Amino acid sequence: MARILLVEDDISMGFLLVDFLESNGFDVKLYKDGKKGLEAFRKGKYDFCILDVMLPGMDGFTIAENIRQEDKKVPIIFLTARSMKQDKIKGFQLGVDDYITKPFDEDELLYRIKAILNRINLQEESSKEDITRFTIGSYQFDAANQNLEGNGFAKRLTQKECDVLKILCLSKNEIVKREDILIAIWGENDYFHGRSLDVFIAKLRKYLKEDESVSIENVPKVGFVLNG
Amino acid sequence: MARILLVEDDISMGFLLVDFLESNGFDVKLYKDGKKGLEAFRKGKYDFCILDVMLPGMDGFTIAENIRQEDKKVPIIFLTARSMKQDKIKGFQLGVDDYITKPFDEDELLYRIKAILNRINLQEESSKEDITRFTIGSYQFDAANQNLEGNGFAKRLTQKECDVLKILCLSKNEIVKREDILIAIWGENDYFHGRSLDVFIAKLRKYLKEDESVSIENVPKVGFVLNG
DNA sequence: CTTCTTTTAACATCGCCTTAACAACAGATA
DNA sequence: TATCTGTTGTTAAGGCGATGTTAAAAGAAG
Repeated sequence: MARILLVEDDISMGFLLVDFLESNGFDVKLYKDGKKGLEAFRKGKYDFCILDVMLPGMDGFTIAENIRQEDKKVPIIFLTARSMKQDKIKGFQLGVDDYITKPFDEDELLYRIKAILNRINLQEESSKEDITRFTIGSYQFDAANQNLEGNGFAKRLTQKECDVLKILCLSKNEIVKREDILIAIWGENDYFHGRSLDVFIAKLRKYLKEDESVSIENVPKVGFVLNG
Repeated sequence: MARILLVEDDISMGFLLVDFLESNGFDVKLYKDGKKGLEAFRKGKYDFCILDVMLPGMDGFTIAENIRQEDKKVPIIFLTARSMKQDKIKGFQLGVDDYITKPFDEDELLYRIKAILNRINLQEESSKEDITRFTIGSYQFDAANQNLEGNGFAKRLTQKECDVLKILCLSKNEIVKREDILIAIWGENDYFHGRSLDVFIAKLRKYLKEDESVSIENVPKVGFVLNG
């Protein structure tokens, strides 16, 4: 679970927050002093920081500044009794992600934390590239460019040809069910789409016939296997 | 620059925001009606959404729900006169990124937008933006000077001709999706902009026909490839 | 106004996908 | 074995949406 660094000098507020966040599945470390908080950040690995602005030792702005110097990404939320505009602007300029004025609603804080963490997770997910290049016997298949090339031979596939071949490639040497292909590409499994699929299989077989070690095998009433 | 979809029925508030955001370098589209706003989102590609909660036609929650169905990532901020806790929680559950109650401070809104965009942009790279000179077969294309020259031949390209050719050059020998070109140049993907693109492709083909090793290949229903 | 660029319109053309038609095949039944 | 039946293999035709192309209208800049 996500580790949160909380720096807050008000003891009752601090424990309240720790309780609340821990009961929501976060792993929270509480520090009451600015310098100690920053020190802890440098030593440990935190996914999230919640900083009070008014602190003994070192104020929230300074902590944020220091944190940003070594970590440009870790989300930071400020807690403040003040709702002064200048304070908020200063915070955002330091790369703070959100700003919450006391007294605040715990649930709202929770949702704001979740909103920011979600954004990070989505970002990481989308940076995973999907596989687009496959080797099929002596062929090279580039799904992104809809391009199939063998020795001397090169063919630009149509979108549907490409879709079908990609699905087969993703489960090479394994059975892919007719139904799964139909649902994935056409969104429905009926007689006519089934016949369309058969037409595309025939086309792909033609393209792939140069290398006789490659074949698209039919498993009657079940589906197809790309062997190679 | 970042494109913002703003849905706000209060006319004066709407224009105020548009003015303010545009003067801060954003490209803002304003819709006063919920349904129209959602429709616009589906057609164009937006980097950011700012939705009023109370709207005629379709309320902000419903818009957000629909937007989240097709785009899990685009940041959404709610504007609301109400500061009801239940409303806020509902919003965050829909995957909203922030929640701002009216009357709000424009600068604070701006910094909140920037905070969220910063988080997204941290991982993005913009290395391709600066390239301006390309070799296309026996042609030389200088995007900065909108100049295309072949043997003996030299042609000053118009802005849009240049934009289209540049995008194709940046992914030479690779498929560039129609949609991507339309979004990059026109900001939205609809029928008429699509036909405009086809017109520009025809023009570019004419300019490039001197070297027959160069071609702009159509990949039906997907996009184009600059071969050379 | 003129001049240049972009969009819209109109019509021609292309080619992908579906559908149809028939052949081949496998499995079931007797 | 032969026959029946449903599935798949294969090719071809046609519809229809997408694209190619040119010209006219609209827009922008001076």
